[in-house]
Amino acid sequence: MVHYQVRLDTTFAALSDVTRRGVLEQLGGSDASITDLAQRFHMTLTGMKKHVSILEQAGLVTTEKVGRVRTCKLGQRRLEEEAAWIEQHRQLWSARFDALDELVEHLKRKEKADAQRKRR
Amino acid sequence: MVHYQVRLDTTFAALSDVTRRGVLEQLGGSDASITDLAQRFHMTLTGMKKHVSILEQAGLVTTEKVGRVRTCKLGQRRLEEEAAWIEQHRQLWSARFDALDELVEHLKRKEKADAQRKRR
DNA sequence: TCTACAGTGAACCATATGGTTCACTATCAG
DNA sequence: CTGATAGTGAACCATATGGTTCACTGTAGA
Repeated sequence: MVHYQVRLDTTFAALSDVTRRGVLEQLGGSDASITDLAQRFHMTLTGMKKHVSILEQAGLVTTEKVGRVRTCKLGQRRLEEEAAWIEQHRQLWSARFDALDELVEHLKRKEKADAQRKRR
Repeated sequence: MVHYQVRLDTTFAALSDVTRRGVLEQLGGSDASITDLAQRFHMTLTGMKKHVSILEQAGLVTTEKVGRVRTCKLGQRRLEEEAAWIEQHRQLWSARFDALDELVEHLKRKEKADAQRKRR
């Protein structure tokens, strides 16, 4: 899938900002308005609105405006794809490093054997 | 930790580019030179060098130059922190949505009961 | 030694990002 | 109706990003 890659792009990009990760943590505790978030992160309303839009774009947050206040909550996307990507690569990493470990172990054993052979 | 946040910043930023994720997958298969990678991703040497530097900066890749060729391999960092962050928030997500599910279930039951009461 | 090759660094470019201010709309409370 | 409040959008700004070209260094091979 092509879109899959675009999705990872936008999500990881969304997560690469401290403020936005902070907003997610905040929303994990309770829903909040733009004003709430703007205050908590010492930022203008406009600035926070942008961050929220980016999170919304990435599907990590959903918002609903009732009256004049827009309430933000955690979105439906639960980072499955991202977790999957990272997990997959952690396994790759591990596999490669395990192979390296084995090689090292093998060399150690060989070295030991050689040393013993030499001693005889 | 303050540095912890900076680290997440740089790692997620590193992962937010298709090319760089591609390089990681590539290196998961086998080590490669800058030239190899540049060719595979249709890019100039200079361009690829930049990507590799970013990945190296994030600790996801290590490189060693022997002779005139610089060989790139997967780095020591295995995305533990990032996986942890995501997992933590997936749990948060889940907790909140589970609570929502329960609420919905509760309302459903209540509705059903009300309907029955009315029918009598 | 001569030539080709791998990488590097500086300069440059277009576009994206993270933030602001300012002017505006819409809603709430009295 | 009026004033304060919440959000929005356009314009602007500085800096970062992803890429290029070009000139350069260092190494490998014939």
